[in-house]
Amino acid sequence: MAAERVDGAPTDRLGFLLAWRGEATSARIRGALGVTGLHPRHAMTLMHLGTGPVSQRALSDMLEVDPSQLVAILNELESDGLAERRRDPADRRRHIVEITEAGTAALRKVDSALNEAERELFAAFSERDLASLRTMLDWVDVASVQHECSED
Amino acid sequence: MAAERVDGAPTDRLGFLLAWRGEATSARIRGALGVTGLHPRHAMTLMHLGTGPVSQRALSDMLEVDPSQLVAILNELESDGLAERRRDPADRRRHIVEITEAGTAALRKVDSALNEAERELFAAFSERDLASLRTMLDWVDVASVQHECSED
DNA sequence: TATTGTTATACTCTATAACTATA
DNA sequence: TATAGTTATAGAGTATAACAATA
Repeated sequence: MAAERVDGAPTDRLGFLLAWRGEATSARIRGALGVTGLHPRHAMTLMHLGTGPVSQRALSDMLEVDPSQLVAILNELESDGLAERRRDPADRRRHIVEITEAGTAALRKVDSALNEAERELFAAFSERDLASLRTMLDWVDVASVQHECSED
Repeated sequence: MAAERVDGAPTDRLGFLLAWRGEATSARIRGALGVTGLHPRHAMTLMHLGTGPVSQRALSDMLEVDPSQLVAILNELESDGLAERRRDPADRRRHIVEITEAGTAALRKVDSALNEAERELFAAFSERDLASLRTMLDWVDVASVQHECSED
């Protein structure tokens, strides 16, 4: 009964470091999206719409939000003239969602805000460092994320 | 009026990759903390208490939760016999919070669950890779995180 | 008057189920 | 019957302000 030390504080754990830097990066990105005048979720939606028209179902899969949440997001985008819904003639249950010209203009602002944010976040990195970080992040075994919290 | 491409989808952005891997890592850690039978926030609290007794104010700073939220956390830890509050004789406004023996035993389980989680997350990494990742994560300019979201 | 811990309240997110209209 | 979108409701989480005790 020797080893098996209890760390006590969550210091020096690479997992925590990665989680914290990820959260900080996420906050920086949300900030960049926010200062474009769009709520981050609307900016994210526009980013996906930027690749072309999609059904709400496909869009909710891309955004990883429930279809019922997407309704509100699209209502707001539509009332701001940034996106449009129209029925799919081939299957009248479906809505085809498309970005508008105003939406594309907003998306351009989002895009340059993100470029600026990433320049700041990774200012200390050489091109080679950037590639190296990307590679390593791909190694992290995210597949092992299946557990969820139980109760107290 | 040439360049300035609009990406459209949030692919290929290192910032998003870091944010996503961080969130996945965070979820994996929460899962590991959760399967010990503790809510992640209680486990985190025990980890900080593991370094020694502290006031609630200091503890809420460490955990980055509002003092009013900490009250509930400590009520639950205390009713489970994992931590104890006592008045500070030197300043009777203060509560000194201390981990119990049962709390220390729970903390040991938390600690080994975290070790296991990190082994899985970073299974593909050599010792040198691990050091390299840690170094690079320290380069990320988290200081530039000051912005917050505006409204739609 | 300022600080520590506590209580109460409100607001944002998210998860879920029920409903409609189409297929 | 099953699917796409919508609506309504409830829950968790969080942020805030007011309060009592003490300094």
